Amino acid sequence: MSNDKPVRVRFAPSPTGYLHVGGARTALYDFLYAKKYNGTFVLRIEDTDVERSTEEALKMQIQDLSWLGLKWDEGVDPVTLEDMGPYGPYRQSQRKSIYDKYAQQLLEKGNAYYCFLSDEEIDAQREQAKKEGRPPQVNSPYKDWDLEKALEHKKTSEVKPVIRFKTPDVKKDYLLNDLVRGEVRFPSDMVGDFVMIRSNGMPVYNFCCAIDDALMKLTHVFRAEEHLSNTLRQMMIYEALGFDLPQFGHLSIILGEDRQKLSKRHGATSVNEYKERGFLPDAMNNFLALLGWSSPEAQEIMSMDEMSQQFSTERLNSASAVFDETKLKWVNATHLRALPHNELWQLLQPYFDKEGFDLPQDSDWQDKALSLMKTSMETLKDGVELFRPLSKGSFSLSEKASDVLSWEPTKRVFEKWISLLNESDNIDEQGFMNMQNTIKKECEVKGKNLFMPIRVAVIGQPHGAEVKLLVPLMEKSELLERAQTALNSCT
RNA sequence: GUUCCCUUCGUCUAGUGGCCUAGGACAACGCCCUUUCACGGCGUAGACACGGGUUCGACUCCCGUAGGGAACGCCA
Repeated sequence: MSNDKPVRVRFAPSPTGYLHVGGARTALYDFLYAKKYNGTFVLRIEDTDVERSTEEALKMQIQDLSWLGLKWDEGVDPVTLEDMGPYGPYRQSQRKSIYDKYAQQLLEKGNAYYCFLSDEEIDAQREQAKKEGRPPQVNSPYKDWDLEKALEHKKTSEVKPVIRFKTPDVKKDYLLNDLVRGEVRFPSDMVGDFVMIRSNGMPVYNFCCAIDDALMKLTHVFRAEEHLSNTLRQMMIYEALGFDLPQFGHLSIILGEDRQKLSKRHGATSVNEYKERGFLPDAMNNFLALLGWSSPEAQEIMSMDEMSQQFSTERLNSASAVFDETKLKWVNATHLRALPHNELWQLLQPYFDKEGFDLPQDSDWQDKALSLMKTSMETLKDGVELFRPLSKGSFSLSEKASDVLSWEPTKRVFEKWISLLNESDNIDEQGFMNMQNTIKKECEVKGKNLFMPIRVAVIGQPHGAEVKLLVPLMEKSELLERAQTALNSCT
């Protein structure tokens, strides 16, 4: 048990694309756990697949992780991408000499061997095994060759060999004490001799993962459930090398609405997409945390600090969870509305700029406008359509207003509204109410025949925030211009 | 096919043998607030996959069945 050692956890993405929400949740749990126990969170890059790993993807992943606020203490520096910490390098592609050393050791001890099987031979073996109803494992004729003999053969062989790990001959059970699944027992013959080093000299996941986790002194390994069966291979490597096992915690998988593993066809699966759609990092974290973990206080809305304080592996759920975007939206809306208005405005600003909105810069105005609008805002992006009516010169009559424009009293209301506007100076809430009353009396309209037309003359559509609060936020000239446009469109 | 994992309201979950006529949250529905739309408040409906054990007692423990998932790669 490694309970007394200082906690060290890691997130180890392979930079082959955007950061997936599943990965984000794993990283979040790592982060929360490290924070709770004052431990170290390390970011290691698993880029041994040179074909698929790109620098671009690495930067994307780092950006997404940073956006979520999941700061790591050790690993690849988020800005310079240089190594940061005492156990580097932190990119597996740069640790080749380390893996070679251990591979050599295993080769000499007889725990590994050069295998000269060609792809065709391996395929044939698998076919055969399948036909006989056996697990499709390779059985290499080279497993008992002397190292010298293999080395000699290597010089002249046409196939470049891989190095395979030699699984134990005697059948036994490996017992894993998983933090989320409890006791898991693997029969040793569950796996065949697996490749440790590729023919191009690059190590393979199960080999370098085990070595790095041990060398980087990681105490806890949280990762997705799909790695559960890999753990047997890694345990064998730990055993052969005499390393101490860390504590493993295999997290359940996140599913889509159809209960299949979450993938592209379910819509957005990368945190970057959610960022662009106007979700807040803390809301994202909050929602993701709840997908497989629950607060002991049954709290639903939590800050990062609250989550890390309450976090524990005992409350991790072993069943897979469906990613429910509706709930995400609710979590986001709740976080959004709790934000101080100056902060919220800053987050909204880029969206407004992108649309070219002309909105007042004074903070008092912004504060009032936000109080009015944020109750119907679920994402930052919703702010766009909400604030569009408030932007100078962006008035247009919505399709939804056409009904109102055809009502009999509408034209009268518009005309009166315009004349009253002309007579007034700065209109405050009370001022507007007075105007409304005047219209009511003089035009002899009430109910929605009164309110809807005025709203249409102000924002171009019959539904939205309270007009009496909206009007004081707008300039008289703008209001006049709009009312005139509305009047001209009466049918 | 083999091995491993999983199974409580539509969804996320609470539940560690009696507190469970199964609790909460999102969604749905209804009412209230509101001369619109939201927010908010209150309420209604809705689940232990199935079958055997064990036990005085099972959502909870054991065994099967069914369903779902994962792994069996020179991907991670």
